Amino acid sequence: MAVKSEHIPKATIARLATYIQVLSEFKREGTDVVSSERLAEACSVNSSQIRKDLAYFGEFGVRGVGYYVQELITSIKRSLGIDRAWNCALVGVGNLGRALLRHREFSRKGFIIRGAFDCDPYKIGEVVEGMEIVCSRQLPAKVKELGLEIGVITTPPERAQRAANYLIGAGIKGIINFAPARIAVPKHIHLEYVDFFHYFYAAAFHIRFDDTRD
Amino acid sequence: MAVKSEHIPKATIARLATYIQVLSEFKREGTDVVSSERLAEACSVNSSQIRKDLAYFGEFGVRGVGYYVQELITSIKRSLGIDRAWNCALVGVGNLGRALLRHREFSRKGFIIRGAFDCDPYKIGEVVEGMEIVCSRQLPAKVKELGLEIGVITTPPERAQRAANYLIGAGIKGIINFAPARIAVPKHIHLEYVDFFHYFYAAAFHIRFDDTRD
DNA sequence: AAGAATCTGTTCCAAATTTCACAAATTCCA
DNA sequence: TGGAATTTGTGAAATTTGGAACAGATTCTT
Repeated sequence: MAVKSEHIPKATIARLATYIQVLSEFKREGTDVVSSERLAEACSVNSSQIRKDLAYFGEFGVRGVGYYVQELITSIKRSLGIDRAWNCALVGVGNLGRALLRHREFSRKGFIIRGAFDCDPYKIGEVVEGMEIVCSRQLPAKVKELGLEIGVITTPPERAQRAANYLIGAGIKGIINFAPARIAVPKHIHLEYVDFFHYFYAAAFHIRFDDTRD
Repeated sequence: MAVKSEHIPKATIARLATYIQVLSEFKREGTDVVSSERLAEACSVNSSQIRKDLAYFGEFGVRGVGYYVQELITSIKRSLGIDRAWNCALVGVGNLGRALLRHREFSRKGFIIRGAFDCDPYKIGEVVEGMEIVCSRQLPAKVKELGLEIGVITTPPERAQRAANYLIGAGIKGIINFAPARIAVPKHIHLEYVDFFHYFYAAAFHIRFDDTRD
């Protein structure tokens, strides 16, 4: 599935994820066809926003009818590149790492954590959720052996850069960094920062702002 | 701390959180003063972006000098409203809920989970991380008693709306929804959705995109 | 079968956001 | 002390994003 346009806004990608979520709900409820208007309402966005977001990737609707729910889900998934499984490496098996390893939703959504790595000798060899923790030095071998493409960093902040270096050296294509630290990567590596405190900060700011106003 | 401007972009709030993170790193390294240029580089943004983001809230720098690191951290925290503690209620003590309850970083960052709620009779009374799980029906009483302001939803998706209703009825001011479901709230309630699969989708999309190009 | 009704895809315009560029303020150094 | 070197804060330009409006395609109705 090719994209029609050169650059696609980050915000569009984020919304597509929301559309999938809501469309899946529609599907469960037994709705077969949905208009951009109805989908827009459920997603709290403008309906032309939806049509425009989809237009980046192709024409998925039928004029006068709307979008076939299942078909649209499939199209969006293909557009995002999540119509197949992605093999992931998790580096740093602390509290957060363990929580992610236990989180069943990952494999359900097609992100399969196939390797758990740590450089702590006390952790190496331990089995978490049926997966043996392996020394980070084995990353190059394992990345090749298992076809790992996405690296997930869940180390303490001070070890995030080293984890990234291991992953990059091992030939990973993208990194999702849960550690609260900025890291440097070559520009051909796709990097995403995950920090849910951002959401708490935003909430605090807006609530506080409400208070200030009156 | 009053804001100088009416509306502040969501993206600015997100970046301020990043600035704090990087500034804290500078502080640990012993750097006392930093220029917008240097901070910008560490955050991978434009330096006037930083100056403009800060200008929404006030004048924190010294011309010809830069910003005093500690002072700027304090100013940003005050601007965001995180210069004080926020009492939180967590609803839904499943895998994710337990992981968050165990996550020490919350109280370190000033978001203190003071109540854990669930409507499963088997869970009620259980103690997690020193906190007793309480029936969701007790939310109104507990919100008043403990001064809870932010609700954190970590239920399965089908119970997210009910959790939200309980929280809203109990007088909470903001909701952070970790459940993969859209929820409806009155507009005076601030609502944030957290879904880290968004980041995985974005990574998948960009990696796949790279592949497509050559 | 033709006209009304519906709903997408897209163009055009407005609003918001980012970046540039420079005046104003401060420090450094001779 | 005065002029060079910095570096912020900000107005204006450039870019990006979002929304309104409408032509084009499809279905419904009589």
